[in-house]
Amino acid sequence: MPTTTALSQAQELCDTLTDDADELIREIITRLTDKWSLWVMHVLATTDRPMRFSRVMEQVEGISQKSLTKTLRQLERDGLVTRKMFAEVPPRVEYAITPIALEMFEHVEPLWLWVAKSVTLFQSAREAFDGRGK
Amino acid sequence: MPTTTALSQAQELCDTLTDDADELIREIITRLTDKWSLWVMHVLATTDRPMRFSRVMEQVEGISQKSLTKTLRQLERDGLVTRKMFAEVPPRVEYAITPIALEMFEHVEPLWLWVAKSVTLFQSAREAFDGRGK
DNA sequence: CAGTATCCAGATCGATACTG
DNA sequence: CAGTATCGATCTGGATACTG
Repeated sequence: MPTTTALSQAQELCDTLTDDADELIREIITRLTDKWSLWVMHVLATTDRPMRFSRVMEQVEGISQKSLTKTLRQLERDGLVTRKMFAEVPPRVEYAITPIALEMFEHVEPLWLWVAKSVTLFQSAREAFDGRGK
Repeated sequence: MPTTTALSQAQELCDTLTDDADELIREIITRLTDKWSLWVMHVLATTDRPMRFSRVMEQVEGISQKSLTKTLRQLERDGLVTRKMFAEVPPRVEYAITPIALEMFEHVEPLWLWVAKSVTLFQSAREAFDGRGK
């Protein structure tokens, strides 16, 4: 196959990866589409300073405590946010975005922007399909 | 807020979107991370000619008939693959990738490549986290 | 061949209640 | 304040059997 398409690059890199790495890549990419991760990161990124659990919860409208905890743990585990606990009463915990997360954002945005720009195309595709009586 | 970060572009575009469009964008992006969609598209893209249902099923190792049907229907609905039925016995149905899907790939790949290149970073983040006894 | 129909297991996520 | 524990509804996807 000629190496003219964007597919070929991925193809080559893909072959060098272990199964573990492959699964981790999937999980990282999945963070971009599960219900809250991107929103939580966005809040932390735009605020751009450490935020308490309850502040994040206010900004991410509709999230439950349980889901916020889980989301933050996942993001922390993957190095996308940091968690700092203070030995105070009442307890204070601060979350912050990491450089690697910001770098990831730089690569997510072009894709997201393209989809957003192309949204009318997708809308008419759906109308055509649904209109065919499926 | 200054418009110096990549975040600001998305911010502006986001404000112009209807809720419907917003949801559709989410769904399109979600296709990138559900279990089979990207793999199915990849098979159709690299083969680069119409493929029968059973050929796709062979190439996408481990997928069930039900999941393949569902995946193809979703992709068809969003205009990412085409479906052509032939009035023959036994029935023949051919699927093909669309230009818009190929265009989407061009925007997905940079992100995917970045994650793949950064995978060792994510791996050590996890080791550090898991090693802390969480 | 290319599905559809049915059943089922596991994961996700919200609501609620409780705790150091 | 920042969680954990528990329950239940919903969704996803696999296995299997059946059909035009």
